[in-house]
Amino acid sequence: MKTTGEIIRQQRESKGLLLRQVAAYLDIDQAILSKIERNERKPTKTHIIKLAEFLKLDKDELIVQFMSDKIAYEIADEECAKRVLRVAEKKVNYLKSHSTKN
Amino acid sequence: MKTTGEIIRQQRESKGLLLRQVAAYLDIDQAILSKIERNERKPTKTHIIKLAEFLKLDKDELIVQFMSDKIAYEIADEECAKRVLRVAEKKVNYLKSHSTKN
DNA sequence: TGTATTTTTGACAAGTATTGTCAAGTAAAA
DNA sequence: TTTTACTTGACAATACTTGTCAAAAATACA
Repeated sequence: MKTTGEIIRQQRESKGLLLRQVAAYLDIDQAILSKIERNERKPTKTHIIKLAEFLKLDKDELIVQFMSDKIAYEIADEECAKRVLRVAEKKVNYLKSHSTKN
Repeated sequence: MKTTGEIIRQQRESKGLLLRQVAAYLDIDQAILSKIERNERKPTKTHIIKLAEFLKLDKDELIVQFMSDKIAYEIADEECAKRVLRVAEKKVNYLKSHSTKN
């Protein structure tokens, strides 16, 4: 399983781009991007969206990677992690079907 | 579907306890507990554990409620919420099977 | 009623975590 | 070896969280 950081780094390198160049587009110091690529820091959603744009990665796919990372990290040490996910899914369904938008 | 706040409030009232009394046990201002019961503030994990103790609620069940609330809230407005949960589950499995503990 | 008790509300303070910069270090390429 | 790219860690700025407090609103009850 590839990590979010690995996906980003591979794509950046395959395009022959430097940290500096991508970081400039994100408007952050390259140190942060370096850490994101090595999974030492978590990107923000804004980072993810801009990275998808700039590196021509599928935006939804990258968001799924990023959010599932966050969630997995949150619950990984819970005994009842799987049950948490099941119940969360029910709640998401409920919220979606009762939301005012759409 | 009952919310975490509703579960807590119903149990507190069924025991004839006041906000003040439960809040004292949690060592917080009753204002916070009032807000937790109305889902206006999120409890911390410590709150949840102490609430389960004091109100004689099943601890794991309450933790599942609490964590699934957090996750559902995080991803509810995502188009790809379900996919996030699927991928998160894979990652949790991976993390669990590769963790150094156990 | 009206008085006491409980709960709710919102402004604010304190504490914590996140997000970022910077500068010096290391590694690799030319 | 000098330049260029990347990494590291200390620390600053910012934004969230968690909490207090006091006053207002709701409820209970004499």
